[in-house]
Amino acid sequence: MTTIRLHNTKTRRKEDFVPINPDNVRMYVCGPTVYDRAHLGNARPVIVFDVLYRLLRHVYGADHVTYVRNFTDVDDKINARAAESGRSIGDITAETTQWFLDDMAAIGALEPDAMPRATQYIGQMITMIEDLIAKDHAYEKEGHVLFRVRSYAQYGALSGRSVDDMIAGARVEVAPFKEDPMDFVLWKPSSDDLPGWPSPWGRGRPGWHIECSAMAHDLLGTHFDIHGGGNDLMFPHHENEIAQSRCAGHEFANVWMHNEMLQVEGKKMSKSLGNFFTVRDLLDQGVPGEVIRFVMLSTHYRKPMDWTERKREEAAMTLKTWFRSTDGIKPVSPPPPQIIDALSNDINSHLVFSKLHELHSNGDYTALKAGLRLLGFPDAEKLDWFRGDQEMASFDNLTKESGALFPYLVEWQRLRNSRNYVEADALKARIEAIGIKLSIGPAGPNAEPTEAFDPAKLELLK
RNA sequence: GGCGAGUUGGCGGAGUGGUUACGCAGCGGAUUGCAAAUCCGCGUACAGGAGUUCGAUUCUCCUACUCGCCUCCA
Repeated sequence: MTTIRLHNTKTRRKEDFVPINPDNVRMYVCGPTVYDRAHLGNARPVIVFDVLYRLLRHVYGADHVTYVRNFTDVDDKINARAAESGRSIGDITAETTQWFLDDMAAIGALEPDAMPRATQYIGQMITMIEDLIAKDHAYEKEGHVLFRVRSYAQYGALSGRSVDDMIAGARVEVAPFKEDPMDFVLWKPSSDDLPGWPSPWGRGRPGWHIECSAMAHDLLGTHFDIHGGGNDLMFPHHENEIAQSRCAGHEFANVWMHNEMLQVEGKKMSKSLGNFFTVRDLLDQGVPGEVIRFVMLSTHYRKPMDWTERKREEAAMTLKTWFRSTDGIKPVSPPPPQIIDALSNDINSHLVFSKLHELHSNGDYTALKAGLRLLGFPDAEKLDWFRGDQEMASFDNLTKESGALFPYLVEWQRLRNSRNYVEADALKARIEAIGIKLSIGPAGPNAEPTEAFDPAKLELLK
């Protein structure tokens, strides 16, 4: 059996992945807070862990992997959004949850086996908080329940920090009811205008961290294999999850995986910098989901990835080449071993791409197609944008938009046939000026739109 | 200030204690009326300094720079 090697944040090294139970490999990934469209940065962990999910399913069998990704649908950002828009919280979370699923499907992500909503697990959270209080790891103060960080000796081990160091460098305002500045909220009181649930500590709502501990426990048990997310979650979110769960007596996750941040113009995409855009923005601009997926996977997940226009173009070019050569081809099964090996080496997706290039240049298109499938790329036959380009490129099968181009192509062909190359080339230059790439195929002229093509420009040919 | 990650050829980006990554761009060639597409060939890079070693881009230390976390964020 293939040995998968994964970088474990907990040990800071690459380790052989040994599942607790190969018949039920379990993975939990922190999902989005649903209050707005997913920005491009949200897509990175989704794609990275989707590829890992696909690899695990390949190695252990599709029925032997359980992947859980939550939706955080109780959060102060959502409350704020509701207050400013006048819409109900339920409306906002329902809508943005569906947006998220639509957008992630567009970039080729499989849906996890379970997608729990925090609001459906309030009871489990309360039970867990009560247990932590009973075990003296948490305390109630002024309607809040706080986790006592000092009661977990290994607090900070994941992110390589010590409580004392953090207090020394802390820039956080310390709430007066905290025993220790680093203590964090498990439960907080809600005023009447905020969502709240009855609890032993009064009407209130959970803090952010407890939901993942409670849901992972409920759906995956006290001990599971992989916990993933963006590396900005390492501290404090994951650190707090570990503290809570361990103190509740759960073994929790064996392997911790963190993807690096996405950058735009060399800077992290973040709300405070205002340099973020959504997956939907790109899709609406006509960037195919496959291209977004390709760009994401062209950089190893543990390195920062810069989203650039040039990468987008190169990705589209490479994918077109590969789709062209795998169009109508039957893929081999199983996928070629060099692809599995590269992927098994801590999800070295970039190395996979170089192997795919190799398969392509060797003319091994059946293996290339199998590799593309394993990475979660659709078959060329199913891709509308690729099909559209191909059809438009065919002289015999011009689409509505390019129909207006037809007479010019006929004219070009006529000039060429009469060896009137001076005029033929002049016409060609005019056609190419509006973003159409002309070429000659076995059946006659081919016209393929480039990125610069806009149907409105057809007017310019007259 | 505390902690962490990184610095590879024009660009992107893997990897390795000793032999050409790969892709894009570029150059040369085949093919083509010219092109496009396709195919063939060409590039000898690893921030700076010191050390370990027979040998370091790969290990250790130092310096410089970049980025991230410590605050909402994946």
